[in-house]
Formats: sequence, C-alpha cells, structure tokens
Amino acid sequence: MSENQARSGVAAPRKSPNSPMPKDRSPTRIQKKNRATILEAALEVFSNNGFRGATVDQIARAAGLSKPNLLYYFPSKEAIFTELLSGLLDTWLDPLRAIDPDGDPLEELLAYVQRKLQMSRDFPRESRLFANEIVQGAPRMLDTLSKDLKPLLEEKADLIKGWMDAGKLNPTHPKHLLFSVWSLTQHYADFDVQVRTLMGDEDPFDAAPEHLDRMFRRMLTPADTR
Amino acid sequence: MSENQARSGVAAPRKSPNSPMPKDRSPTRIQKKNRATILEAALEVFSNNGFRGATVDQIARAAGLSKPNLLYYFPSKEAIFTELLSGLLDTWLDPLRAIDPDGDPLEELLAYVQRKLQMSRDFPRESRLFANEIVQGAPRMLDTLSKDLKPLLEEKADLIKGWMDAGKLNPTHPKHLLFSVWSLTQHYADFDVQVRTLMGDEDPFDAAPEHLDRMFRRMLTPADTR
DNA sequence: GTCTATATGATGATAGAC
DNA sequence: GTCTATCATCATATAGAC
Repeated sequence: MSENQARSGVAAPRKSPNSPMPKDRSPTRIQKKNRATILEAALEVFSNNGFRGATVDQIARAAGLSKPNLLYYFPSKEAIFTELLSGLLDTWLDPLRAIDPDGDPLEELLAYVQRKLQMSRDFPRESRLFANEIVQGAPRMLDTLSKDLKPLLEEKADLIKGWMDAGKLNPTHPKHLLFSVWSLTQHYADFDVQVRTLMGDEDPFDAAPEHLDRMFRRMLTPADTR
Repeated sequence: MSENQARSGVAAPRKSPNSPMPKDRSPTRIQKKNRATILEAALEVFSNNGFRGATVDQIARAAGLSKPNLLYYFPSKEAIFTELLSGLLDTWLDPLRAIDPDGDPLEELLAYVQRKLQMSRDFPRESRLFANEIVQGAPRMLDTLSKDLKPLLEEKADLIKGWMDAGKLNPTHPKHLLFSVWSLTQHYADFDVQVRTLMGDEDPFDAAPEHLDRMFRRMLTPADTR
C-alpha cells in the first residue's frame, strides 16, 4: 500500500541523461512497481487470450498505463511474455521439487497431488498461461521444457521408480504417472469454463480433492500390502 | 474416393445469375470438395494456432487456394471456425455415447478410456482445437457445452451413479470421474509437445494404454469383490 | 516518465477483371 | 470460380513534445 519513501543504502545520484532504462543502477521503486503491475496485468491478459490473442493495448489498459508508457518498461510484447514465463516457472514447479525422497512414498505423492490441485484452484491463470503456450506447440517454451523441466522430471521419475522397485508403490510407468498428476489437476484450471458449465452450481473444488485422493491412493497402494 | 457423379432425384437447372452461393440448389461436387478441403486445412491451422492465432492466409495456403477464393466458399473466418466445430463435435462425443447401459460396468468404462485414448492418438488436432477454445474461455462454444455436452454428460453420469449404487463400481463422484477420463486421455493430444519432449525417443502411446487401464481398473473395481 | 501522434506492417474482407 | 489489386482496420512499435 504505502510507497516506502526510504531508500536506505542505495546511493546513485548520477544518472546518465538520456538513457531510458539506465543500466548503471538498479531499478527505482517506481520502475519496480510499474513492472510488477505490468506483469500482473500481462498474466491476466495472456492467460485468457494466449500470446497472439493478447494485445499490448489490453495489457496497458489492465495495468492502467498508456501503450507507449508500457513499452517504456518493456521493449516489446514478446519481452513481457518471456519475462512472465521465466518468472513464474520456478513457483510452478515448486510442488514437484518438494517431493521428499526421505518421506513415505505414498503420502509424498498424495500430498503432491493435493498441492498441484491447490495450485489449480489458487493460480488458474498461471496454469492457463502454460496450457495456452503448450497446446500451440510451446514455441517460446521448448527450451525451458528441455533444460528445466526435463531434468527435474527425470530426477523425480527415478525416485518414484526406486520406490516402486522397492515395493513401496504399485508399479507403473513413472513418467506417465506424473503426467497423470499434471493432467488431472491442471484440468480444473485449464478447462475451468467447461467444468463449471457442466457442474452448474456445484463447486468443482469441493469434491475434486477427495476424488483425486481416492484415485491415486488406489492406484499407488501396493497390492501385497494387506 | 470416387466423386459419385450421379445425383438421382435432384432437379434444379435454374441458377440465379449472380448469386455467389446459390441457395436454390445443393452444392456442386466442386463446391463440396473445396469446402471439405478448406475445412481440413482449417483444422490444421486452427488447432495449431487457435482462432485468433490463425490467419485466413494460412488456411488458404494450406488448402491450396487464394484468400479471396477461400472467402468465396465461406463468408468469413468465423464461419469456417464454427462450421468446423459443429461438424466435429458429433464424432468427438461418439466414444461417450457408446457407453452401453446394458454392458458390464467396469468393462464399459475401461473400453471408453481406451477409445478416448485412441482418439487422442488418431485425432490430436481435433482435441487441440477444442482445447484451444476452452482454455480461452470457450467464447464460441459455451452454447454447445450447455446444449449438447451437458445433457449427455448428465445422462452418463446418472448411469455411472446407478452402477456405483448397485455396487458394480467403486463409488466416487461420477462427473469428476468422467472429467478424469477426459483430462488423462486428451492430455496426450493437447500437451503432445511437452510429453514428447520429456519422453525423448519413447513413444507416449506405447505405455499409455496400459497405464491408464491400470489406473481406472484399480479406481473402479469394487472393494468388496474378491 | 508519460503522453499524443504516427509510422509501419498484418490481416479480414471486398471489388471487379477474367 | 478464380484471380490481382485494394480497402479498412487493427496492432506493434517509435518519435517527439511536455
């Protein structure tokens, strides 16, 4: 809320005269705030329309800025989008990273499912942003998929494979299992309109946690445990 | 294959002079063929780019026509899209309709899952076409969802509910169960790029059928059956 | 830093010759 | 039925005043 006038240790009075985006000092508070506002607006617009469907004008209006002013903070529409993507990816993958190799296998995976489901409920725009991009061939995300997601997926798939080999989980294809978690949970964000249209008054997120818990508990409980 | 030259009982020799799309006679063979070609090209382009991301020029090139020539057969980009949607919807929902109330509950649902998975493998463009539209709020499909899909879903959800109440299936929320089938199977079409990037050489459709069969068999087998 | 005005290029759709 | 040429609109991005 408040504008936090105080800047403690930062002293950089010299400012190069005509540099629109000075590189010799960190961004001012206003710059930070405006960039954050823009990214928030961009998330709203991009997630609802995809990259091509979104216009700079829409984002500017949503951010309460004029179009040229917005393009003062970011060099292009593309730049807004890529910065948005890379900024959100870490948070988006946190639930997967949080799977603990030392925890109880079944409970770790069931907790992961619930974390992902909560992400779909609490951050549906992030989910749709990625969905939009991937359905259209992920032209701006292929590198990220290969370089960031793939190693992480393989690490966790190996972990799950180990649990299955040790008889702690009912065996199945580990990567397909993780795809299943993603598709089942993200469906509630990505296809929100359809789900809500088909469910009428009932809130999808009332029954979804229990349904998905049942689904994965049954799937993953080892057969020889009784 | 063959162009079926014979038109039996249809007599409409009079043709209004300057009507570009005559309403007093059925379309000629050429019209039919060209319209089909256009719709095929449109499916390709729309499914990869969404409505907004697709251009009439792209569709025309994919169809081997000039832009104005394409717009001779369809009044607008929007018209191509809606005709495409309505034409594909019936086929798309066939697997769900085919669930037989008189069949064995477990086998009916497992067969449904496999049919849907095959649709994702054989008709991924159709899946992505719908996905693209729904992720962005289904602006051109909301009516269809309410009027066509909703009644069908409710019919089948009731059927499944009955099976569960009769102890033939492990009880869970029927609609969520159907959403689960959709999300798990369509994921392989809609997120194809991601899945293939993450799986490398391995073909996703090698292990997916078995994985999903295991998933739903475990989920749906009644607990008291042994 | 923010604005108005505008350059520049795509894109949906039409005119009119053939 | 099909084409070339063209219009009108919209969208990204920039110029330049303030």
